[in-house]
Amino acid sequence: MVAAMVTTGTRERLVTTAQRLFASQGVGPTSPRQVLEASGVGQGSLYHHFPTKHDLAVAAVGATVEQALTAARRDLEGDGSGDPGGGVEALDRVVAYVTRPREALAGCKVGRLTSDQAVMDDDGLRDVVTAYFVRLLAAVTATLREAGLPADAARDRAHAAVAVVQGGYVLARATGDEDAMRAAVRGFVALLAPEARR
Amino acid sequence: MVAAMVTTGTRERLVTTAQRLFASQGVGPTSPRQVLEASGVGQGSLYHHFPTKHDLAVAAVGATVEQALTAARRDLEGDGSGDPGGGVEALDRVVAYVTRPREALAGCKVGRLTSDQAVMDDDGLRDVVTAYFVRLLAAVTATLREAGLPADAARDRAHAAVAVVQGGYVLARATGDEDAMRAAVRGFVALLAPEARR
DNA sequence: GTCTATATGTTGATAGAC
DNA sequence: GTCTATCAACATATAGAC
Repeated sequence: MVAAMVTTGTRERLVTTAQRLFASQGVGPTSPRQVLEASGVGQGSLYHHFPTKHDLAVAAVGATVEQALTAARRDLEGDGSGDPGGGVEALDRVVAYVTRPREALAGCKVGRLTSDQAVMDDDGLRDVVTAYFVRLLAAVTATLREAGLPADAARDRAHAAVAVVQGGYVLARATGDEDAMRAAVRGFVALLAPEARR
Repeated sequence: MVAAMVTTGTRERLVTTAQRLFASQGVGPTSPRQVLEASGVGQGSLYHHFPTKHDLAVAAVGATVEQALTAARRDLEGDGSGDPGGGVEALDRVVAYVTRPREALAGCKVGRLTSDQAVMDDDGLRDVVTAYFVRLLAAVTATLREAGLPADAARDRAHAAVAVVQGGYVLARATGDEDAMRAAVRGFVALLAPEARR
């Protein structure tokens, strides 16, 4: 337990470098060679820590998913006062989630992977992506239930909220205009919470 | 003009085969070799009609975009009666567009290309994708204006509508559940047109 | 744990005969 | 217009010394 954290420097550099390259160009188009060159480690070193590209991808995509989920939960769980109504209203927390500033032109680090054949053809990687969206949808649905919506409506609107964000990324990248995402989110929020206090 | 249509058999087979392969696995991961083998033509034949992969991709993606835009306009332009209010109400045509049955698990043939590095790194291909979404958003915006919305609201809600469809594809692929798209669309339509006649 | 050298397949494209 | 043969570069590793 004590010694377990000592020798992870190279491994962590490989993972964070892979996360960055995967985010900018996808998993399929990123070669192990690119990762090791950008990390400044040798070939044998990469293959020592990650025998296959799959192993490296699971580590990097897993880390990215955890970070994204943590950020979403920060928005959705409010101030953690544990006092119902004491923090930000539930509906406003969903609005906070969908309106959070995003690097729209870069695309969603996780959502983009659903179009990455190297990811979708790999059972282990696809499961990581699936788990992210299942958990994210569950968190948004729970917050909308807290806001007083019945189960079916909460589920459908949670799907719509997450879809607007994902589609906003697509529109921003397609048009080369990061305001396209903001327009999509504005259009949705105007319908979901016309009185949103912001 | 008369002779121009005679010798296009092989070329068209290459284009439709490329469209199919691009739709199922993306442009980047599809090799010219795969296209010619699936088409049943020889190597020299492909490179005679399309000197580079770029040329083939422009032809195939261009054809896919035209087909997708035609389908969207069929939904959005109503019955073509030219009689304002004589056909389907404008708002219901937008509802018809977002609710049209889609192969959610396959992903959007055009939207998926925004995550395809081979497309986004190629100026000519990216322009084709950009033009598709610009024209689609314009068509949805125009229909919402027709429904009586002011310009800003029409623009924002059009972005939201297209984003929900694109995000619906992402959710369906990510979760492996084609009902995820239907849930997103239901959630959006319930807000956009609570009284939607369907 | 890290290094250099090497292996094997695939990619996008070209050459030149028919 | 179509064919077979070939190519240089790159992808994903593997081998084995240090």
